[in-house]
Amino acid sequence: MEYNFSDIEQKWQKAWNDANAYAVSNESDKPHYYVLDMFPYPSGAGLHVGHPLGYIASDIYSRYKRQCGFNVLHPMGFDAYGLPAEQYAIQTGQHPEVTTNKNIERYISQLRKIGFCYDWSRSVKTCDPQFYHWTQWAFIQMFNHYYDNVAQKAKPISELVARFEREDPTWATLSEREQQERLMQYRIAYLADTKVNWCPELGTVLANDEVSEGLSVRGGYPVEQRVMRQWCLRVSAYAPRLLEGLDRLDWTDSLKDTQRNWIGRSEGAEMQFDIKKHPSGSPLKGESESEAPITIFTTRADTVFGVTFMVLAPESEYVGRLTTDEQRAEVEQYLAWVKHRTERERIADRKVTGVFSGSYAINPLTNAEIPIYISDYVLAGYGTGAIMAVPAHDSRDYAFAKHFNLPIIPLIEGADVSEQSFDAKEGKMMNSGFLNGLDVKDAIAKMKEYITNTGIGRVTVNYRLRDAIFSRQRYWGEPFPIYYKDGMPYPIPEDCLPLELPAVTEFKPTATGEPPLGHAQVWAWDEKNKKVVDKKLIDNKSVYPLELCTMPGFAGSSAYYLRYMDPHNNEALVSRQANDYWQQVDLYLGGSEHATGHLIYSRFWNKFLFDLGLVCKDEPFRKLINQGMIQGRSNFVYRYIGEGATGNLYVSYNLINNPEYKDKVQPIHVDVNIVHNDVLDITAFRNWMPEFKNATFVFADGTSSEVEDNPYLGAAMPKQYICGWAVEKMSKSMFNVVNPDDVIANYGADTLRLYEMFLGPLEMSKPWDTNGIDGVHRFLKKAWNMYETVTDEQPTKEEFKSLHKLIKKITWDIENFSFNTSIPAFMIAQSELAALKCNKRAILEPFAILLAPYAPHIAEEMYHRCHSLNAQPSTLNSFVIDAQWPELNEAYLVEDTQKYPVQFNGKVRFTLECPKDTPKDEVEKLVLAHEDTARYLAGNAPKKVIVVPGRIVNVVM
RNA sequence: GCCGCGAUGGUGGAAUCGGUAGACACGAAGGACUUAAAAUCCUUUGGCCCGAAACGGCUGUGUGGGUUCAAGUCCCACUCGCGGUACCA
Repeated sequence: MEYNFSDIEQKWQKAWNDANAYAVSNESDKPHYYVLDMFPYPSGAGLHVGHPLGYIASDIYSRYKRQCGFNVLHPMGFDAYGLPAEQYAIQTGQHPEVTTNKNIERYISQLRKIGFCYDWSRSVKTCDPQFYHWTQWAFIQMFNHYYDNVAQKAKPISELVARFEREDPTWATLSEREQQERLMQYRIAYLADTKVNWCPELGTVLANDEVSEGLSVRGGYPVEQRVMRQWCLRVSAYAPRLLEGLDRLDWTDSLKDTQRNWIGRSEGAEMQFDIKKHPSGSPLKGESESEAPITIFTTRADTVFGVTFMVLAPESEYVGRLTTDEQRAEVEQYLAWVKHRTERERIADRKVTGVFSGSYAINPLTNAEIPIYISDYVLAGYGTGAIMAVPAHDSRDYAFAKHFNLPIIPLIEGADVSEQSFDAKEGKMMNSGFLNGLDVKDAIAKMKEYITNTGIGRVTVNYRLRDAIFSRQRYWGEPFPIYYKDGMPYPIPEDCLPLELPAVTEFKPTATGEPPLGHAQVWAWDEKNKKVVDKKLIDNKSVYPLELCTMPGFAGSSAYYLRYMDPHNNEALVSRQANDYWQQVDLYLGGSEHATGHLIYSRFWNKFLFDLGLVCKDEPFRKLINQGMIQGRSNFVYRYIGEGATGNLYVSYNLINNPEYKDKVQPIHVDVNIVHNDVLDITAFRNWMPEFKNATFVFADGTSSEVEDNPYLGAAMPKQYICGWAVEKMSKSMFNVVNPDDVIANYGADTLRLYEMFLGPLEMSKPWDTNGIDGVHRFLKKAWNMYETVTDEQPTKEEFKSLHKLIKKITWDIENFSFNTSIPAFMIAQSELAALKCNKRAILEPFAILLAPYAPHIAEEMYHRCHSLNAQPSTLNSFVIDAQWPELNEAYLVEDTQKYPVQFNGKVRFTLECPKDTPKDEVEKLVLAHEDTARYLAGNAPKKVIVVPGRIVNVVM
């Protein structure tokens, strides 16, 4: 009976589809379970074998949970907005919607072939107006709410207005515009002039997590700093809750640590430094203003006695008023220089730069006059944008002090600061007045007490987490549901949503530098008629301009997991009922690259919706697992470049270190798809690219003749060319991309699924190496052969033992996400059962059920064969996915005898077999009486005999 | 620099609670079947040593120490690799 995987897989995929087997209902008596894969971006290249790794794992888990009696929600959709489609549109004029939909089609067809149990009727895509309706809606809610820092939750902006009306007599005197401006400082979605990462090549701003090392993550283009008016989300308000919420999540420690670092809580103190009154009268802007103290933030309050200068960030508002007339020209020159520097230059070039402001501050403890500098090593966005510099105990301050020849006062006993600073928070204080002799930790506490009591400062907490910049000067994203009246933003009414993305013919910025939506003709808001109208009608009386920016990539992916609970709801993002049933994502699988982007934003978004009482859980993802990356495994041919090289001779890998070829060959990437088990397909290679058409080879045997005479056959057999290999990123340019479609065509989806799991632990990254796939495929063939005839005979004890060993192992593995170890367990069970010639339904049916989560197609066919050899799907109305997970009966696993490995001084010498439950001292006697014991004791008396019941014996001499 | 993860045969990996290291698979070598090949099946396969043979000895989980009757597993110090992050005061 041949294992025809292609027929089997097509047959059952159709049957499942026809029967709607994977549709999930929100109404069920069963317990619920929600398994989610991270939203893929449908790239033009389609899926490669790395993508399905996590999907296969989550599919196995989903199927297992369903077989255990859960109602399992397991959806899939697409993060459809994004830069690549738009870049492609700019280059080709092809509308991004067209390419995006094409790519989605391709993804869906590839995913379907792998046999996932997704409920496709719940699929969503972010560029669908029915979907982004709720993205826009959430944005309006954020616009209409502020964060109450006392209550630690979002509240309606109307409550704030009411408070202003009640408590602030000036409120009523403000104009509408002034009132709006004031409210803008509180809204969770707000407009602000912020320093942004501007990417000129992409023509848009980017969030911090979209920039890496001064280059855009997508595309790798340079990024510079620019101040622009942008929509922002007040994520920072949620920093304490985002931090504290991590403690209750079942995520890996490494991921939680990454988020903790990104949120960056630091406890410290704000402290005020008085400004020295300038002797020459009034060189500063205004007498009283110039003398107002400046506030700094420090985590090292203990080091105040060692402050020898202060530094302001170039963007600090203190800069203007502290710059003296004498220094003004120099300061302005420095500020100009800082401003034109790109982020990349800043990272690449860490040399000390800065300028003296001309002013002095007074150290509140020593009363010393200390100069105030301006330097870009101090960041405007963190703390107060001003620092007290303690060169002896901060390496950055140290470098600055050395460069400008400023004094360095050591504060910790025994610290040598002649060559470098001593940054560690340990040791005993000195040169520090009343702190002398204290440990650093105690000194910090004492100093905090002192500054609180004297009123020169206060204890505070700072967070590194910044507000998210939410505007993109791009076309292919969600439009903001916002129009501008007198320069101030107003949301369009909620019942007018979705505000659909208008058609444009040009995807580049306009000639006047407006974002691409500037090209849209029908893009103005008619307030009276509540509709989008032609721009020509803008009169700023009843027709107003609409926002031209669109939302960033993370907008659509921040709440999509809620939408799957209730994907067709036209009244709400998710109904209360649906949300109460599913609650939250129980298991979330995806890559760790989303640690500081998506996983922060969606936690924020979810907490906001929670504050509004719209979702029942304040965290979206209860348990999260990161699957490892699948790296590429590249193959190489070795072009001969030594003497007499024709440029078309290739040396087999096993020969390249021979003297005649060593250092005379050049490795060239070769498409891994024309290499099998590191052996090159010569014909395919010659046809691969024109330059290889006339390739000649030195084969593995060291000769160049292409064939070997075959003594048995008139014909000749081809010889082998061995390729070298290396592990690299999977990418087109390395010719190491493997497409799951090809694997499925050659081996079937079940083999692909099994093999991806077989490669190694889910969380670890590993190269895709097809070399082992034959073994997994052979296992399926052998398993398949067991089902040729199925009988109703009673199984033997041994057969039951094999089965129940397998039940125990597979159940444990799935519960613990150890999918790689299940495959050998199946192989072992198969070979045991085959050796016993087992063809009994009582064994083979549970075997098929156990295999079903891993290899659903073949398992379905096996399951049906157990019922009738010729059963058709129509005659059997149940699928293996609904078959009850087999129950473990430990009784079958109990052995009559116990085997003890017997060690002498920790080395295993022989094995002792004795009846089960032999008492400890009896085992000891048996060991000492054993015929081999005397030999290993070699005349020594045993000092001690350790018997671990059921495990091992160790004789200590 | 800081944080996290990892290192086990020729290769991917297993050893789940400190208890027989190398399961399972690939590859390789040898054999059976075959006119031949493919497919399939069987045997061997960490290294070294002794031997006619053995259920013979030694050694062995990145390096160096330690704890323990017993360490791939726990502790300390280090090396290398991977990922993240970086003037965050």
